[in-house]
Amino acid sequence: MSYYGPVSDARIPPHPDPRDVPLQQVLEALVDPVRRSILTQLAHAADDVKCGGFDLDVSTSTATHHFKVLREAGLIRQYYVGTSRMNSLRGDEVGKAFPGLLDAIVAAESGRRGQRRGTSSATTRSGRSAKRTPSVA
Amino acid sequence: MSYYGPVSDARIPPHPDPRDVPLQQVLEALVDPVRRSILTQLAHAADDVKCGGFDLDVSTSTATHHFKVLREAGLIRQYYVGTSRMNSLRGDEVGKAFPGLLDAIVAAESGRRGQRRGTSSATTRSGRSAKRTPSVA
DNA sequence: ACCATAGTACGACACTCGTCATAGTTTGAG
DNA sequence: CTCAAACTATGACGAGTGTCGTACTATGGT
Repeated sequence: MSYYGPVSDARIPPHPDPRDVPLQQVLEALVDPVRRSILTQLAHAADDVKCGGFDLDVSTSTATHHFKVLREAGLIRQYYVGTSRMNSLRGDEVGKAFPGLLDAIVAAESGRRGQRRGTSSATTRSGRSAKRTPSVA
Repeated sequence: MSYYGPVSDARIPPHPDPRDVPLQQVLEALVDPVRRSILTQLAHAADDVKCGGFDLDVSTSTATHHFKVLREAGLIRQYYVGTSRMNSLRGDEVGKAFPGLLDAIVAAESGRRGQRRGTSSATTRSGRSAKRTPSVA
């Protein structure tokens, strides 16, 4: 199977096989803009990226939550390097379980050749709850 | 552009061009199991299907809501024939706006070649709110 | 005309989920 | 040993949405 980082780390929760993850769960993971941002950044990165290395507009704890959702959906693999948690896209494995799905998402996210009007990439449509900038405090 | 049914019907709300629909909105439409069921049934049907012709486990009013979401996401086209509202999959147009996306979903929904264990197709994972069988009344 | 058929619209309700703040844990360096 | 860095876990809160029932509208047939 060949792992990347340390073969076994007590801090690392188990990673499911993407083929065992229901489509429903994968789509629920993909529907959040922040999580899709993580995936596309990962897809475009040359190397694996540590949790703190992403450009995300949410707090650290929220980011942790999103990483967990992605990991449990079988979309990313995580392993520790020192105190940093590294993330890698499980592109190949996901591709075998859901052919074309992840590619289509990533391509649509960063490209939109079919698009007509704005290429603004302002994907922040609803996002469930905004709560952005809670009027100071 | 060649329409299918009656060229103009006051009862029919406007259909957006799939290329103008944000990816976010499309994914929000695709994440619901009932809506995906509509799409796959439509993908496998030989002809267009009327709203009442689908096998769905929700009430009529709820189904109406789902059809609306799909239409506004540019995924289906609706037109009246008598009192029946017909539905057709906008496969080609969606394919141009989001290459491979719809195909991947439909394929994963009805097939799962990559799958290992259960082919149970019990896609009903969370579904947001169940409320099924409200303990009588 | 009258009524059945086929859907839509509206309002209410419950439940899920994204968000943050705070506290806790583990590793690595000094 | 102590402290900083990097995350994770928990609890609370608010917003969005899937669900239903009921009321309403519009064809089509008798």
